[in-house]
Amino acid sequence: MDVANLSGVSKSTVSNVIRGAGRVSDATRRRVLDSIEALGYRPNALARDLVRRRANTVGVMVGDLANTFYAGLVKLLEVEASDAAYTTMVCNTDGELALERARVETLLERAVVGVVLLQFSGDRMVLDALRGAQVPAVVVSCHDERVDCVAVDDRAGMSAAVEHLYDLGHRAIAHVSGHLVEDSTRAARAAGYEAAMRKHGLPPRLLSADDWENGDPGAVRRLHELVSGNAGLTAFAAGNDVMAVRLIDQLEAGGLRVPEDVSVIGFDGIELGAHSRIGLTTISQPREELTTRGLELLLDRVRGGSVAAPPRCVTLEPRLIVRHSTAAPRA
Amino acid sequence: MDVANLSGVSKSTVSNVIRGAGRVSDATRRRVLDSIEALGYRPNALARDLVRRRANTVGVMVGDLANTFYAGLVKLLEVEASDAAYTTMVCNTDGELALERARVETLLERAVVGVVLLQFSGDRMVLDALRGAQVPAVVVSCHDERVDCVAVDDRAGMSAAVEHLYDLGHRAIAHVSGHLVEDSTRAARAAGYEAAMRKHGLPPRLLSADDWENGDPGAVRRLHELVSGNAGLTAFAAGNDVMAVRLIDQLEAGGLRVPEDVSVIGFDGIELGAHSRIGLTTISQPREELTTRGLELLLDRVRGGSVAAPPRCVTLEPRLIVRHSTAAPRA
DNA sequence: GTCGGTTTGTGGAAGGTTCCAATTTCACGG
DNA sequence: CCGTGAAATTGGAACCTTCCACAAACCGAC
Repeated sequence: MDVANLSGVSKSTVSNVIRGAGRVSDATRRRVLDSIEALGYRPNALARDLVRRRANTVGVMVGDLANTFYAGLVKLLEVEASDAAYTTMVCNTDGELALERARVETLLERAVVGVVLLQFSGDRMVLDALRGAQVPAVVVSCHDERVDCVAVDDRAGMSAAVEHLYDLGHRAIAHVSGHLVEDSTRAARAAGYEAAMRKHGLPPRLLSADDWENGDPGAVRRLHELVSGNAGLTAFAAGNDVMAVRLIDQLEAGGLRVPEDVSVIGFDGIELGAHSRIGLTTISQPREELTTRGLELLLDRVRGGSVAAPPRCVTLEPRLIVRHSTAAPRA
Repeated sequence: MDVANLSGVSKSTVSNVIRGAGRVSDATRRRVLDSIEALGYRPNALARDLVRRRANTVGVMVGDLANTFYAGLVKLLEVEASDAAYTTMVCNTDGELALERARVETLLERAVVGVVLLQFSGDRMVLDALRGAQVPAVVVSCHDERVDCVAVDDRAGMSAAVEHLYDLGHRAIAHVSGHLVEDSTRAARAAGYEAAMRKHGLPPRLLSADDWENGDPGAVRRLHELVSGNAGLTAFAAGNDVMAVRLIDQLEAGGLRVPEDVSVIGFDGIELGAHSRIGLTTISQPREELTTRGLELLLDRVRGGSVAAPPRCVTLEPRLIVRHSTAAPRA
């Protein structure tokens, strides 16, 4: 080590100075610091991590980083993690199981201290790999009893969405979900929808957004027929805001008006939903709390080394925000 | 190494099998593979990277990951990088110089092979650090003659935006920029705006979006007065789509209609702009080409080791997309 | 001076790979 | 059988830290 030579001390002392550990006299410290400066020396994190057998990195797996809700979460995670002196490794899985597994392997090879799972598929192999490597994980914004998780009560949230529509007078309400990312959130929301519908003795109707989002004109036509045809749908409870916003686009492109002809409610509370042109009624999730608590749970285990302790789940309350994409159905 | 013992070979052979390098007989290979499987062995990337003196990671620095345009770029980069067998380390700088410098240091300590700079401030120290460490960098979606870069011609793009407004009949056109992230893009767009205004002998008028975006009611009032008062502004050329969309929100919240009372044009071409409710006229950037070419330039240097070769700049053509946020001014 | 005790500094093993030169094994022609 | 060259395998140094037990230096007090 050149720094050691230049300042005439051993590499151990240099290490002590850099780590701020051990006792080093002020004179020596300054000398070493000067040499570091003069040589433009930069510590090698790879070597440090190798001997420590863990990188100061937390992995973040996300289904679709282009979904603004998750991009927001990732940003918060990155910022909060680096406040806690961890770097972040972001992996996009595109909702594909194979990719998810592969990426977790990559993260594990890189010896991350922990992994945040966003839009987690719930795959057992992923969880097993993590557990096997003694790497703690936290699922954020999905529920999963097998690991730490912090999420909104998706089921209740979606039920509340349906109740909101019901209260407005809607009876023919469809649920719209996509299949790009199949996480537990998706299922929970669908379940919340079905439960609420059943409670009121209404027939559930599940639609897939993929049909029309791929720009298939036939699908778009079918969508419109659901509203103007016999089905007589008067409201849609979308699985998330991004889908809701696109749905409004599709509906209006076909001449239907929201909320005059048909109501749409979303889920997540993306910023854009508040735009006056959109005015999306939605079930909003507390983003910052989600990430803060999530990272808290994760780092707790990282520091305590208590990987094996039973999972703790934090459930947050989603909040109905009524804007102007929902209204009473036409008489 | 346990795998070596179990399969009765040396660790070198195990290494050869894993790397797919050197010549290994089929029988041995199978034996080693079986042991790996049986032991659930996972190679240690830290050790590998240490001896190779480089991690198979590309760093990505972004000013604001919550800006959907950049989130989209980051996603594309992540996907393309991992197709090329690189992992990605994403750093959010919040447009703060100190953070930018600190993060570049972090990336360098982790021995990334290269860095993609999104919304780069242009800071000399960052560039010097990179060069000093022999780590290639590419600036994407900003121009910078000191490094490889691929970007749209922001200046020309913004001039085209002004021309579009001018052709519609607008004369009192303001440019709106934010200050959260001060990259070269921001300056180039402002310059393009000013050049176009000057060309037509019109007085430039520069506004900062920060004023009203912070929810300062006074600022919002002043914004409205610019339109309805003496200034008589009839159009805004926003520095980017996100600002444009928010601007529309602010204007309409105050009772002005877009485009009837005032026109707004954006820049970037975010997906949302295409929404029928928004219909943002904009100067669109080819996102995928930006990232693909950018990564190409970067990996080219990584593989060739030609860090010192003169910088190459790729300039792409932005494209005017006319939707319905711009129209002729009221007579 | 010498002796404890504290503070400061050090030597070297360990961490898990890669990579290369060197060695062993193998197959085959003579 | 031997010799030969190619193919397969191996040993060990190197990568750059951390960390710990230990050594040295220093400081009063006796």
